[in-house]
Amino acid sequence: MSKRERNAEQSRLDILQAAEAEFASKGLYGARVDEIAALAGINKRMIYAYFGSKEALYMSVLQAVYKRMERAEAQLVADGLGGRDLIGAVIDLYFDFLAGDPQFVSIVMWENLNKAAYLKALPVQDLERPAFAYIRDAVAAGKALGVFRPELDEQDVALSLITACFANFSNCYTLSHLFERDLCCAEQIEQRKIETRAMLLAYLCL
Amino acid sequence: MSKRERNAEQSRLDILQAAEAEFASKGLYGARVDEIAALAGINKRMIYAYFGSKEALYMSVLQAVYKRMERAEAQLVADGLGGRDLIGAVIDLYFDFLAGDPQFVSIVMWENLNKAAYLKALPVQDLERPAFAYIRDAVAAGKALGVFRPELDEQDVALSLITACFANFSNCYTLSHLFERDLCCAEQIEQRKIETRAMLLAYLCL
Amino acid sequence: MSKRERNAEQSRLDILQAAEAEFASKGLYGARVDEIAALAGINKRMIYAYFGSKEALYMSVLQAVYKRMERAEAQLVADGLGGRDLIGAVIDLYFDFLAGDPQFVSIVMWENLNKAAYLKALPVQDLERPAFAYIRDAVAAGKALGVFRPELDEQDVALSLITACFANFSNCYTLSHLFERDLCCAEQIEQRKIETRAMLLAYLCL
Amino acid sequence: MSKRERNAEQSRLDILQAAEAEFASKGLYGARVDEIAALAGINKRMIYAYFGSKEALYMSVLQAVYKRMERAEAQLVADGLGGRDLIGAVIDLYFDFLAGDPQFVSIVMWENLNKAAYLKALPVQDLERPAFAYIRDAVAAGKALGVFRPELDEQDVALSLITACFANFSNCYTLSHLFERDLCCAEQIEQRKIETRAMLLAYLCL
DNA sequence: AATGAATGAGGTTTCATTCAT
DNA sequence: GATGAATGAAACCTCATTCAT
Repeated sequence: MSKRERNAEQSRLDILQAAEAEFASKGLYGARVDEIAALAGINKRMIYAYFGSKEALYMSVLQAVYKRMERAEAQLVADGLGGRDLIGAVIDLYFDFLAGDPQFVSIVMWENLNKAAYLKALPVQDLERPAFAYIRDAVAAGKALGVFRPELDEQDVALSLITACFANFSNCYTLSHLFERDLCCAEQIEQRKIETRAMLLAYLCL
Repeated sequence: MSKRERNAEQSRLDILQAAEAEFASKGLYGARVDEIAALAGINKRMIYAYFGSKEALYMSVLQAVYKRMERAEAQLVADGLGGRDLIGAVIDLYFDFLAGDPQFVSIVMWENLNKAAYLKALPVQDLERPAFAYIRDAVAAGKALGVFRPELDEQDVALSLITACFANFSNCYTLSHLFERDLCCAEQIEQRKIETRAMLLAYLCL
Repeated sequence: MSKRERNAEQSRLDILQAAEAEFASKGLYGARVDEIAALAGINKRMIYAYFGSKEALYMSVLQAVYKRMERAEAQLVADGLGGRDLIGAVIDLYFDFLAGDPQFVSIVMWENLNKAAYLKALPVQDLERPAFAYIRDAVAAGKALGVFRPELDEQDVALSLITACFANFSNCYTLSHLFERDLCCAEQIEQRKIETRAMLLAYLCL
Repeated sequence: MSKRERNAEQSRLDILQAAEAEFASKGLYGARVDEIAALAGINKRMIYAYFGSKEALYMSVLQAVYKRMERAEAQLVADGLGGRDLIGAVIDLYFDFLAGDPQFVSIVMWENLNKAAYLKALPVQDLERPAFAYIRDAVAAGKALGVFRPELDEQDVALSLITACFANFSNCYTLSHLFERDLCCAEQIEQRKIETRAMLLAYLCL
């Protein structure tokens, strides 16, 4: 192969990107270092120079992937919504984010299958999930305003919301087969978003 | 190793059981045939004699795992419930089944990461999911009785129900870390069951 | 599988026949004991009961195969020919035998690739090749009669004769490819027989 | 093992050479990749890096082996002989080549036992056998000059020549045993060469 | 910084052979 | 005599990682 430009930063990014694709589709065990190097168009040796090991590279990918979710959630702040609107916005955000970033979904699943072992090893400040705080605030505000049911627990709501969104993406392949219908396509996802919003609001509101 | 009893049926079952544990925790790629043989207390060669290959063994496990879900769902028939009660019973069933069978959860997740490639290759008659039909009937009956909202689509309801249950188990490790709290323990699961039942019924009922 | 008739002699023969086919097509290393058992329609264990080991079975096959050649050559005695006629008859015999018994050809080739190691280990009385003696006598007689060239050495003639016949069968596959023409078919073999007879007699006769 | 020189070309050649020896003596099935690696003094992994698989390595060996024959035959061109002299030269060439290259003989035999399956898969331009053309020309020229018998078919002659030479080498082990005499030694080969030349010319000439 | 060659441990699979019935 | 289950050694091949340039 012809020589690469000497550009450490670009090389690092190329490796990360290739690794994310490989880890998302095959997991930590199934991913091949050779494949990542080939995908990145880089010499395999560089992966070790930059990241040290396959596991360390996986952790860098994990961090980058959660960072994207964090950045998406950060937009909620800017919008300045509250109550029903914020809840609706969070659902839209999650559906749109997960639909647009299937590698996030895959890697979170791998990580759950690993019992979150690598996530736990990440430095903690790298994992802020601002939406959690916003959801809690929104529920508290909704209850204060008499819009939401007063007996709601904020954390329960956050969990209901996240889980109700996530499984639509994480399980779409097996469910598509069992329902004999493509549940991964854009129209179905849109339909699921509408239903999920209705379900969550029915659950929250008086 | 000491000699094994000569019992083909038992050997087959031992292999299947060991393989399920290994596949559930490490996936198809991560699982090691040597490890499965050791776990089953059997000579590795027998795995090939009985199942042909690691992939074929994985498919047998997949089938056995879904069979358990099928058998669990079959109990709904016996109960003869309808409307709200049936929906509540389905949620209880799913929570209890998933809580009691974490290997089912893991293997379904691996299979989704495989884009259901092996599930699709299974003979179709081996995958009846009777609950789907019961959910549909229950929704139709509830609508006819004026208990459920008339605009509900039966399949949407089934999907909402399944996804709302499943992600509580599939994602409990990463969520536990992010929420800094153990969400996989029995009490939390019980709490999630209650909330999920409330959410679903709020969504379904007039 | 249903139980076999209890018939030791028949079982032995079935095994020998299956083994010969397997060894002829794949050689000692390539042949599989399982395959031989399946071909013979017999339990693998019987091969060990009757023959002791794969190598011993191969030697039994080797012996059986050379026995066929011996029996074919024995017919020359009965015919009572001499001189030119005997030489012609030997060539016909070899061509017809080799054409009709490709497994003999293959096994002799495997054995040469083994540097005749197993042949050497066979008990010597099992390998009479009467034709050699007849060829020698025929050459001596032909010389005495003034039909054959007097300087001929009997053993040279025997070797010329055997080699000139054999390679037409042993090498027909590679030669067919290199000559871009099927040299293994009956017509070609017949043509080679005619040419070989002409060549040998041109060489022998004054 | 001590570290090897970093020299890809040399490593490739070492592997090829070791593989040829191993394949010649044991065939494709009997040859062991570990043995080849040990013989080549190289890490087994490199065999797969350079050749991809045992079968592919065998094909490379096959090609290299036939290349040697091709190069030997190419010398005939340079000599510029014709008629009887060319035929004599071809016989000498074949005897000398086959005597000096027993691995060629073995590998051609293995390949015949494979029914030339791998030879057929080789790219066709890698298998020029110039001697065939020269033999044909020599026969035609000899007939035109009235030295050779006019009814001769060029291809028949080429086949008679090749087969008459080859079997002296391919079958020397079994024949040595049956004739109770070492037919593989240099003197015997020389004697066979003389006889074969005499036989071929007796057959060709008026 | 970047490369291609090289390595050793370990992966799945296959095989001849033996045991228990 | 006949069977099917069981075994351990070894086969081919792959992988993450390191070395020399």
